[in-house]
This record gives sequence, structure tokens and C-alpha cells, in this order.
Amino acid sequence: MSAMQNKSDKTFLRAPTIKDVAVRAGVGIKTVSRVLNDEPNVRPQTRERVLAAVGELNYRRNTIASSIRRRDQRTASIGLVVEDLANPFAARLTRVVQDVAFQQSHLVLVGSSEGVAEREHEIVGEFCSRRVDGLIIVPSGTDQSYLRVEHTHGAPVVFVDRPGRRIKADTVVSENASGVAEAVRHLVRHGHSRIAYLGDRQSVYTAAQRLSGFRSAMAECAGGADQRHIRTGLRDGAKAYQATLDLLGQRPAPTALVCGNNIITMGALHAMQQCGVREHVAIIGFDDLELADLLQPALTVVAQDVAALGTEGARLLFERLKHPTAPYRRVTVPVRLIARGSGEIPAPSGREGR
Amino acid sequence: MSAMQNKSDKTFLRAPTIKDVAVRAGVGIKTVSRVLNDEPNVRPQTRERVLAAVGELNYRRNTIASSIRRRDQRTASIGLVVEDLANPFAARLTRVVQDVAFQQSHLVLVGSSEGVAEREHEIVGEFCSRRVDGLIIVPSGTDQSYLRVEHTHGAPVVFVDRPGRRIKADTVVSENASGVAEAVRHLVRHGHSRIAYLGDRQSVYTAAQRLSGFRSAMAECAGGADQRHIRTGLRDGAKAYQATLDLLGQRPAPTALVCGNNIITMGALHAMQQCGVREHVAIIGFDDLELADLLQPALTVVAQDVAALGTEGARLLFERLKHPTAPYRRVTVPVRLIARGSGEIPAPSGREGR
DNA sequence: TTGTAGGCGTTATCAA
DNA sequence: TTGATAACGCCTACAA
Repeated sequence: MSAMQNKSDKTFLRAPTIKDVAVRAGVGIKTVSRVLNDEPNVRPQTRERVLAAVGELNYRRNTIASSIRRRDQRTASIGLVVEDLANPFAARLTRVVQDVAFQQSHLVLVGSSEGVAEREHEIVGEFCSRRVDGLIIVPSGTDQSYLRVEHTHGAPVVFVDRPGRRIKADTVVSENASGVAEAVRHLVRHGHSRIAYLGDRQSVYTAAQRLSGFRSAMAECAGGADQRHIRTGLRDGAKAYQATLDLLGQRPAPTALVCGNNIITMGALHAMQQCGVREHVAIIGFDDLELADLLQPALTVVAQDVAALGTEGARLLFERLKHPTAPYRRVTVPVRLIARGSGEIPAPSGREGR
Repeated sequence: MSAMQNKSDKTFLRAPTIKDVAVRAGVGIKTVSRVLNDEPNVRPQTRERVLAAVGELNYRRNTIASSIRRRDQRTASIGLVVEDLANPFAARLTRVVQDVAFQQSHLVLVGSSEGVAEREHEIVGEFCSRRVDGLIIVPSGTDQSYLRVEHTHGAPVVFVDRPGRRIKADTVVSENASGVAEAVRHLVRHGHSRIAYLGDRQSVYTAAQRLSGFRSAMAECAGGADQRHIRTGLRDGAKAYQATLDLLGQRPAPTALVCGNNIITMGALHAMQQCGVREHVAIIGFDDLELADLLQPALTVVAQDVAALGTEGARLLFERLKHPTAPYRRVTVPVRLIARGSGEIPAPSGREGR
């Protein structure tokens, strides 16, 4: 009935339970439970005996068994859904979320939605099956209302990078529009007016926001955006590469590019390299890249504060867990233009050159 | 006693249970369980009724409750410990591990050890508390024998990137030594003999392996390595930067650098940029970098097949779960030298130049 | 200060 | 084919 082998026995069948500890310490299971949970009313002497037994048996509390019984049903775990864990943005986000969670004694389950709504839904479903205490989601698709149903088990949600749709929840986003607008103004200051924009699908919130920042800044200080210089729907580097080749082949060609995310920036850089225009066409990317400062010319970017996005997201989640009925909050994280060279290439002189 | 509200009721207190489903379908709980677990001996008609009730109540199986009762105690989750989730190597590894796990209907818990043995131990402890079915670990420190004790609950371990110490387990590693040796031969073929090596702490398995590959290749075809041109213990980019500046300041200076990992490569590149020697000193990095091909000159690397490391690691783990007593296996994943320019810079002529 | 009984949501047993 | 009941490891309630 109880674990009959000691820890050096290779045929050990199951982990020791609170019962095994109780037997060994010669106390009742409730006393063991009290010790494990730092509850009062245990004689120091008894506590010692229990702790000794715990050590000898190498007992470790079965957290998941405990969670099904405890009043709040908390599992001390949270779920994180990003588009692609291998993407540097998601990787940095995951790291900071995990750091905050670990400080709060929580573990993190991760999943990649690949930007597919169904997959996001599926992953969230699995997380809820594991009864995570909360969710941090970089949402895909156009409808997160399915989460209202998942809410039945009480797991709060925080959206990071993009707000969820058709549902209210705590949210952390970057200053997308004003960040891109700043990039445009920066280019205009360096003499550009034929500025092109390359972005992701408009159904992605950040993509829409960034394009809107582009349009308004162009309207404000460059006489409006040229529709032929706007390319959206660029889901991967290859698409961005093609679109950039296409833009650079136009006459008149744009003298500067603004890229909506780091994948697109990489595609555009490859295309520019291919055409040999790295030194002549200005480019500013949204979101920083490792090695950006080693490129020639070095890459000017609108850097997101990924650490802040993640930390704030996790913080909002843990505060929500403490105060379930508090009003929802939306945090906006500033972005920062980092001038490194590629965004300071001047527009060719001779008015509208070429 | 049972969930009294329907799914649109905001005051819903708890998730529906198998009991609620049973009541609604007018069957016993065991029948519901049979349907949920695809067990035989359920009339199709009954099955339909149960599934209908599941849909109406929006029931979702409580996986953690199920795991405490099932014979094998499986939780359908695995734990992954890497050094730093934000590192591109770890991020790609996490992604593929998660993909394989998800295919196998398992979720992944993640943790960053930061290369600190105590933290690794602590994270593994938490994972075991959650009764993960298995562990994939990029080990830190010099002793993973503590895992033998964690084994009491039966979770097998697979080591990835580096073998564990003082414990036997399935392992997946890259061809570290021969990869670096190939880099050295490549440089020698381009006329180099004063080749420097920059590496991590020797206590890190991969670092030791790579340095040993360096030494043996140098002995074999460049008359042996010059001790002054070997720098180890470089834990971060800043240290690598300093070490590189130092090496480049020597007289005679090395004409080529071999870098032991991607963090070191980045530090070295910054230092070379700083000294204006990017075009004159050859460099080959271990592990590929995003944008490596956009640098000028583009970066020659010994690329690890991170996807294979992760896939093989996960595959070994799931096979171990199926066959707990099979002999341990060690898989070696080939690396590949990708010549892009920086490794093909010829040694300065005039015999021992400068 | 300590222990016993009961229950969490599920799966396992075994009888109907 | 079906279901009542026990059991998993733990926490809660309550009694001693």
C-alpha cells in the first residue's frame, strides 16, 4: 500500500506520498500537510520529524494532485501563446514572461499558433484542460470571443502585442502607429518623399496600426502616400523579398523603405543587397534585429521594448489573479527610433532624381 | 451539487465535470469516461447522446485530475530546460521540441537555467512536482546525478547539445570537434596558420569539445596551436569583444578567428568592426546567425542543425516513454560549413606579414 | 496540537 | 453494454 522501497532501490514503483511521509515520521497525514504548507499549530519537534522523513524519502509534493483539491483550484502554471517561438521577438517575450512567472512561483506552458486562429484556439483548449491559472496570448485571427467560454474555468487572459477581438481583457501593446510615423518623419527630414511601406496582412492588428501611422505621417509631411508604394499581406521573408524587388524596379522608384516587422525587414534587406542599392536607398525596420549594427550601412530601426511588453503582460496577469474584478487595463509601451545609418541615407539630390 | 448554470451564465462557478455530462446525457459517469477515452463497448446511440451533452455543456476533460488517477500517471506534458530562451539557438530548439510534443499530444513546460546548475536543479524540481512525463535538458554544471533521484517518479531524461554528467541517459549532440576542425582546415586552405580560438568556459561540454577539435586540427595541419591565441571562459558578448580586441592587438596578430558559439561570434564581429579589420582578418563562427549572409563580408559559419537536435531529442524522449528499458542511445547530428566570405579571406601574403 | 473523514474529477474494478 | 463504487494524492472541515 505504501512505497516499500527506499530511494536507492531501482525497482521503485511510485513516488512517495504524503502518506509514506506520515508513516515514516509516525504522525498523521494532516500533520505532514500542515508542515508542507507552513500552517501553524505544529510543535517544532514534530515539524523536525516530518522534515526529516521528507528528506529521507526524497518526497516532493505532487502539485497537480494538490491543485484539484485546493479551494482556488490554482495550478501555479500559466499558458503563453505566441506566433512562432523561434522568432526573436517571441523568444525574448517568452524569456521575460517566464522570468516573472518563475518569480511568482509559476511555471509556463508554451505554444506556437503560427498565426493560425484555429491552432491558437486548440492550444488554448489544451492549456485550459491543464487548468492553467491564466493565459498570455499574442492573438491571431479576428475573433477571440471563444475565450469567454474558456473563462468558465476562470482563467484570466492578457493580450500582448495585439488586442484580442470581440472580447475585453487586459492588454499590452507597443506604440505602433506613432513609431512608424516617427520613422517617416525621420526619413522626410533626410529629404525623402517617395517612401514605400511593406507590411503584413492587414488583419493583423499591429500591421494595420503601423500602416495607419505610415499613412497619416505621409499625409502630414510628405504630401500623402503613393498607393503603388504600399505593399501589404507579406507573411514571410520570401514575399517581402519579392515585393521589395518589385518596388525597386518601379520608375520612379521609392528612395526609402519602411518595413513593418523584422521578418519583412530581412526580406527587404536581401532584395536591396541583390539589387546593390543598400548604400543608396534608405530603410528603417520596425523591431530591432541582432547584428543590426554590424550591417553596412547599419540598420536604423524603430525598436520595440520587448522586455517591457512581456513584463507588463505578466504583471497584469498576476494582478488580475489577485483582483479578479478590477477594471481592465490597457498598457502602451513606447518604442524608440535607433538611428544607425540606413535611415539617414539622404534622398538623391536633383529634386526627383533618376 | 452539479453545475447549475448554463454556459451563458456569467455567474458560472466551476467548470462542468464528467458528472454533469453524465446527468445531462442520462448515463453513468463510466459511460462518459468510456466515450471520452474512445473505449469500446458503447452503443453508437449512447455515444451520440454523451457527445451532445459534452457539446452543450462545453465540457472539457480536466487533464490533471485524470492524470492523478490513471495507472501510468501520465500528465501528457514534458519539461524543457535551456540556458536562455531568448538565445536564438534555444528559441529554435524550443520551437521544434514543442512541435514534436504537440504532435504527440503533449504540452511543453519551459525554463531558463541561465547556465547555473542550481537553477537547473530548481526548475527540474518544479517540473517533477508537476509530474511531467519526461525532461529534455541542455545541461549546465558538472553533475546531473541529482536526476537519478528525480527518476523516482519515473520521468526519463534526454540531454540535448551536451551530455549530462555522472548519469546515463539518451543524448543528442552536434559534431562539435569535427566541425571546428573543418573550420580550421578551411582556413588553412586559404593560407592561414596564425589562427585564434575564442570559446566559452571549458566546463561547458561543447566548449571543451570544440576547443579540442581546434587543437587537433591545428596540430595536424598548422604546426600546432599558439597558446597565446586561445581564449576561453568567454561567457558573454562583452567578454568576447574584449578578448578579440586583445588578440587583434598582439604582434604578430592572428590572421583568422574561430569563434566557439554565436554569442562569441557577435562579440568578435563588433571588435573587428571597431578595429576596421573585417575585410582583412578571416572569421568563422560556430552556429549560424540570422543576417549572417547580409554582413560584409558575409559570415562563414559552421552551422548546427538545431532542428535536428530538437527533433531527435524529442523523438528519443517519446521512444523512451514507450520503451523504458531500451538501451540508452547517443545521436550525433552533423554540422555543415557554410562558406559565405569571411572564412575565405586569404591570409596576408609576404609569408608572416605585418 | 493532532488526527479522522470526506471530497476534488477522473480512471479502474467488477458486478449487473 | 452499462453503471455503482473504490481509488489516486492531496486539502478542507471538523472532531478529539
